Amino acid sequence: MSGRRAVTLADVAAAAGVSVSAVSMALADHPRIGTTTKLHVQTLAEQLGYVSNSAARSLRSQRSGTIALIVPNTGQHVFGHPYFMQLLVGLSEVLNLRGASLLVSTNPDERHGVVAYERVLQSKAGDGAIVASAAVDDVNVLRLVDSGLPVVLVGHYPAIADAVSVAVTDVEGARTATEHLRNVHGLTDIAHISGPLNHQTSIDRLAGFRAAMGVDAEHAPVVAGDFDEESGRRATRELLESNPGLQAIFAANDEMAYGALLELRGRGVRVPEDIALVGYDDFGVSRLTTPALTTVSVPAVEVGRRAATRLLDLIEGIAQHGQETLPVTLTIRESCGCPPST
Amino acid sequence: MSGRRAVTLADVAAAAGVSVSAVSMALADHPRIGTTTKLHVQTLAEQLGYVSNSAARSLRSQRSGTIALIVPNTGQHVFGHPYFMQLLVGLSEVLNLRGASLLVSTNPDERHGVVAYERVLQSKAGDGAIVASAAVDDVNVLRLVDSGLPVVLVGHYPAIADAVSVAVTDVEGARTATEHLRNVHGLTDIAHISGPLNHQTSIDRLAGFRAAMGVDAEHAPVVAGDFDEESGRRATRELLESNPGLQAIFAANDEMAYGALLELRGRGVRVPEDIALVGYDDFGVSRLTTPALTTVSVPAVEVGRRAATRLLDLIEGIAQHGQETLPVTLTIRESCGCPPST
DNA sequence: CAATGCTGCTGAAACGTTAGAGCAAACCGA
DNA sequence: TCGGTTTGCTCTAACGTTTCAGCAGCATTG
Repeated sequence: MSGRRAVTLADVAAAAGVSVSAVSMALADHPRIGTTTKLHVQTLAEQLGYVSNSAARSLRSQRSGTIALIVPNTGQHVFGHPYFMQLLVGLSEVLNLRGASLLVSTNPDERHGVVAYERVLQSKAGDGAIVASAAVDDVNVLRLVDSGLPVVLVGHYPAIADAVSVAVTDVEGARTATEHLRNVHGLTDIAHISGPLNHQTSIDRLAGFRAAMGVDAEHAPVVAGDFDEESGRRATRELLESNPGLQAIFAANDEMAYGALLELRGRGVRVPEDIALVGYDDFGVSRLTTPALTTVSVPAVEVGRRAATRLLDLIEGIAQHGQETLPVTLTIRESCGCPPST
Repeated sequence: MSGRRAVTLADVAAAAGVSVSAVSMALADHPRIGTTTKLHVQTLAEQLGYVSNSAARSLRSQRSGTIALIVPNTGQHVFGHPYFMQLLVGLSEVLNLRGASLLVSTNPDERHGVVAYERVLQSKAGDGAIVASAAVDDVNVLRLVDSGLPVVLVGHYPAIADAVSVAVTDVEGARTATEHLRNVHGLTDIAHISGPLNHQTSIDRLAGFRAAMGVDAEHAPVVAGDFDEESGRRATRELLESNPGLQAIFAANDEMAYGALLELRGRGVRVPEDIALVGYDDFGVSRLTTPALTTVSVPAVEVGRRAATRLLDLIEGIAQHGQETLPVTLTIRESCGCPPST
């Protein structure tokens, strides 16, 4: 078996005693090929183990059948986040269903002034791209969208308002979470640990927090982290030192909330009795901490599904209109001060 | 900018006033092209934004520059596991470094008797493949290896002993973990929640457990789960009901350990005072549970790196010899009964 | 039975690239 | 001045596929 040359259309054609084009058309179920020949060719192709060469097919048809998932950040930073896994689950589900492949492109390496992921599209290795978690000021994203190639953005980019994007209601989610702390638990001194503020998600969650804080917003302490656990820990240290009366912390994602939890626990501060804590994302393990983390559940799998669906539709020429926003929901557990649910 | 036709070698050639082949050779830095022409062509190509068409290049060079990551299980099942993400981090790191792309193939859909991921290689969409987490009895894996195409397996497959693979010392890891419970904490009634026993990882971890249990191995209760949290919960219920004297549970991965923790907590059983708990994998959040989970740390990122490296070497014709095994380490936290580290 | 229309195939061209053979011009030592 | 080498490019073919015009042969029509 080993080392055998791949079987091509020509091989099948020779075996069937017809022309190469006849074989191609027979396999494509072309109406102008006789039923007998068609059947004969098809069984023969299967017997010989014919598989069409994807490079040749792409070259001829100007279509690769592949879409690129573009992750501008460096591998470690983004794959590490569970958010990404969920996105992948949703993406691959739809792509499998519709017979497309997934090319993962993480390399931000710039060459000849063109970032790697722009090259992916220009080289026609992918028919379109899904861009995950780029900074709002990433000029390459803007260029990619402007290039007219099929692109779907995950998250909103106000600077590219007309781009096709799929996001979640981050402002509302953050507001709801903060309001829960204020209205249900009657807390007033609430701090926010935000994500990196060049990401729209961070901006929106901060905006939601501020909206909920109303007139107190200008005094409410905000420290920026970078979505990593360690930064949550650092931010918490900072907050505790400069805000003695602090009653609650709302972190822009769960990992930073874990960091906060660890830091608070390390200092003997009880959660939620002394300080209440709320996170954001709800990927997997927020249930398992003690206390279980109250957080905002983000439907990342569904975001992935929608992004893939819209991109494939776009590629097929079905026009897509602007932004799509999926709702998030507040998931109440114990870290906010609510009683444990059975 | 939108809708512009892609610029090809011919365009650059026309602009430079030389032949297409001259342009091709100039861009490839061929020695037989004059320095002046070379420079001229290169600047011109950059100006025009030339990017070589990957389909044409693949077709001509019989090389796609892409490797496939094959995940026989269905998307949800496998992407969900953090193990997979770590693997991806390691893979993409090496691939980026060496200028290769990553094609993710999850669809196990069988068509014409050839599974989708075998088609990926036969269609030359990928130059080689990394197979992650297939069942030991998956005949397709065997066929893939037998086909002579470059394949690296993640994990060992005793049935295909001569295949190139990268795995971890699961038997030793499980034995060390179990011995810790026995020797350090003096526990005797220890149960194991195994993974699905058609996966070598599960088999090895069970073997390690049995080895550590010595003569008690035959009485030691073992319940098989499927690596999911819920199955850990179910297994724990089962174990508690039929083993009143149970002192410890060793779960074959962390997620099942979480399930065990949840179940024990729900029943008011204290961990580790009443029942000690040890997991396996150590991906991310085991630190955050209460008590923090004692577990076996698996260097999954490094496994990814090694697998990618070996596959690329294999593709370049550098022979690879059999199995490579990376060491795991026991990470002691609190759930086994050890005191919390500061 | 000539004109027309199907049916079922073949042949050629094209997709964009690369590699090797070929060929002129320049250069060299003798 | 001449064989021979070197330099710098062009030409051609090939990778495997798809598509479309073309063309027989046969059936249908008036």
